[in-house]
Amino acid sequence: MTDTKTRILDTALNLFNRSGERNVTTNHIAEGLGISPGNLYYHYRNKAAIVAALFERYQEQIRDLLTVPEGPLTWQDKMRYFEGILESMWQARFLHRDLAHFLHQDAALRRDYKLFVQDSLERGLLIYRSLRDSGLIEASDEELRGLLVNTWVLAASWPGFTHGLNPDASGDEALDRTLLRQGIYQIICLEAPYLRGEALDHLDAMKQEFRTGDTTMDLLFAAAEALPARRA
Amino acid sequence: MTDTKTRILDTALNLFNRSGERNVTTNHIAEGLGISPGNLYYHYRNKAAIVAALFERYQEQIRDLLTVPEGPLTWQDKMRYFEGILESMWQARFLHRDLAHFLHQDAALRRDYKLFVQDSLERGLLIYRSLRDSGLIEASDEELRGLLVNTWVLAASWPGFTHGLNPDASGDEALDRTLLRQGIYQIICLEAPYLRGEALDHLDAMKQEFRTGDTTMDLLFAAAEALPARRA
DNA sequence: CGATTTTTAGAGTAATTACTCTAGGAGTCA
DNA sequence: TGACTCCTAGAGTAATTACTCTAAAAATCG
Repeated sequence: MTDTKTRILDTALNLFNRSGERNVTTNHIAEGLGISPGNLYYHYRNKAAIVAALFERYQEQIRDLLTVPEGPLTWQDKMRYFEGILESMWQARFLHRDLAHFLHQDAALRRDYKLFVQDSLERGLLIYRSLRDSGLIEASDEELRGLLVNTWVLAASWPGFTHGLNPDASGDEALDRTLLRQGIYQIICLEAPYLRGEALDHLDAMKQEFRTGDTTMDLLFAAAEALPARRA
Repeated sequence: MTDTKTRILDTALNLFNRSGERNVTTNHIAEGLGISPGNLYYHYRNKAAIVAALFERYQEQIRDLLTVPEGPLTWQDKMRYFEGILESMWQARFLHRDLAHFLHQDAALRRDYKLFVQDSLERGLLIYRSLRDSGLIEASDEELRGLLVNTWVLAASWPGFTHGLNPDASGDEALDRTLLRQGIYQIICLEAPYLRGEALDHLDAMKQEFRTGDTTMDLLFAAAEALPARRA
């Protein structure tokens, strides 16, 4: 059995993601893993400390993901970046959901977060440049910066966006995966115009792989498409 | 003097945007416009009703904005859409900030919101198609759908994203405008690859107009760019 | 084993806050 | 003027919830 301290984090993360940090009390967390509230406060001095620890964990994951390897990058590398980042952001989706509030409350977190975003975008730029050097992408530095910011914001917001439309989905692992894959599809759309070479050759296949026909997109555009169809 | 009911909404909106709905009590709102808590509850039966009313207002704004006019669209029309939508979303930024929570709490709101997003994207698609008919954009329907969803998510998330990085900005009207303009710049980046004809001719000018040199972007990439520069 | 430290339990508290209730002012219409 | 409705005040309440405190169990170590 892992130690209580990390078990608290795991339970809290699950509950936060499912119900939102605001709706999860410290008593819920304690109850959730069968310990007393007092015990919980022995390990974390307050609720904010739990959030901060989860934030730390998340930051490390992203940082690790965004390291640039030595040699030239392949289009498979690129896909791995997307999947990894969106996956991490998905796992910590409660964070982005209530990020504004956390930053509002905690000055230290605010500073850390700013540095974190800066660092991440910096690393992202290096990766994109490396992809450009490999001939997989064609874009000016300015275009890369714009693309990068959009990718970041999209990835960070996607969990919240889909969860808003499918609020009952949480807990349904299968549907969760589907929505996540749809997010990767949207990121692919984002950079599709800049792809070249092998990356371009595989674009259609990648789109195919990550577009999930029967969920978000169809759901979103159901009204628009269904009406003319029914008329026929 | 406008009636109390709308003054409550205006005050609540301001406070919500500045501090987040979670941190604004009904007493704060009452105090904010110099009425008693009892009076506030005479006009709105609870806090959620205030949020719902603000949501209603916001929905109407967006719906009005996203109507497709008769004739062919110009690239100026397109810019007006962007500015209008981002402006509306900016004004109601507290909504998107805490959207997940509101949807979690209120089933009716959940249903309304889903329909609202569907309707908005449907309207957006019609607009994009109209722009394509005018020869200002070249893209398949599938590409348009992907672009549209990305635009929507970006516009909805941008206020929260920038506010997270500049939490002290709220209230500073000038900085607010700057961040908002930067959001429009990001949206321009999003669709830049699909522009044709006149829209393409004006792309650089538009980028120039909305890129604000000394804030977000530079801030975000300061670390990446400044280091090599200093070394020289 | 005995001593000391770490971990746990769980009852309890203080503060916050959404909301209620009663009573009174202010307009309106006969 | 009087009756009636709309609007407002503000003290008060009930419920929630983050957090505390004491004491006991469990682990560690000499």
